[in-house]
Amino acid sequence: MNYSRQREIIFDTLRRHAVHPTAERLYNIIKGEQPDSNIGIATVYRNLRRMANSGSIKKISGLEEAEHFDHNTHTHYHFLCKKCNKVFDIDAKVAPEIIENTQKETGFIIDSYDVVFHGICKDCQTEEN
Amino acid sequence: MNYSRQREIIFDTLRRHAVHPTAERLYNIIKGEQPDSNIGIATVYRNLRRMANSGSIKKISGLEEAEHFDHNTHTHYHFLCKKCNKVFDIDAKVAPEIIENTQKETGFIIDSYDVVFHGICKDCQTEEN
DNA sequence: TGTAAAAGTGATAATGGATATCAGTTTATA
DNA sequence: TATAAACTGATATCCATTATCACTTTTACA
Repeated sequence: MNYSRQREIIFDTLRRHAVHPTAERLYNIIKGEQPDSNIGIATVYRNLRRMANSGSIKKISGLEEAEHFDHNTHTHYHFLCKKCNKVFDIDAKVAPEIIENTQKETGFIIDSYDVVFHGICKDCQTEEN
Repeated sequence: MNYSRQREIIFDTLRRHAVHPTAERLYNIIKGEQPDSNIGIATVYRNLRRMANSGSIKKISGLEEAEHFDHNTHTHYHFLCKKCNKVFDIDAKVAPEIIENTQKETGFIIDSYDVVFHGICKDCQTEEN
């Protein structure tokens, strides 16, 4: 994979924004932060897909409509608050033996897995409504 | 929710097919099995969405492109084989304390969660290639 | 360095899953 | 059994994502 200025900007912007953005959201962040960089939306999609395939970032499945992306590639889970729609990281230690147990139980080879929780985050519980 | 002949057919067909079909696939199964029922694709989408919302079936997120649906609503996980593309059920006991641990750890209220494993199933491991 | 092949880009058309619309039909109730 | 509410099928539309393609940038190596 050759170097590209655009990919560097995309990766760097994803790293600096912990919001687990979609491709579209990241595109708009970049346009806001660096209007002169002139990166096309297809380039954002293209590079997010490639970085996710190569493992340098992670694609989060199962949230809502669109895919979200995460700079943090170490094993962890996600929580989607149905009130504020924010995505939170959940430590993987909540299910310490899930991989070993599943491989033992099924005999399947597991490359990766996603855990997504849906519910109401702490902040949204304390607000009225 | 009023009774409808179409919803009954959709639910029944989903129950009789353990393949975790997408809306489109289910639509085609129904057309094949009951060509005279004349159910529209929008009706299939509409009723799957509504039954998933009401809890009588489950929507499986995080597989590939399209959403898949499952008649089995008791807690269990899914495994997607990247060779044969089949979806397998995984018993929830592989992560027995995931909900309690996560609520304790975060203080979040968890309504539901999805676990999707990706890898290679047993059959595809034994075949050459 | 100079240059050609390979890789990447931006604009935009195309794709495909899902939803909205709407006139007509079916179901529930009183 | 009449009326409102719910539902349907056909299809237009939406929207996230991918494909296409002419052009630009990067890399390898002479």
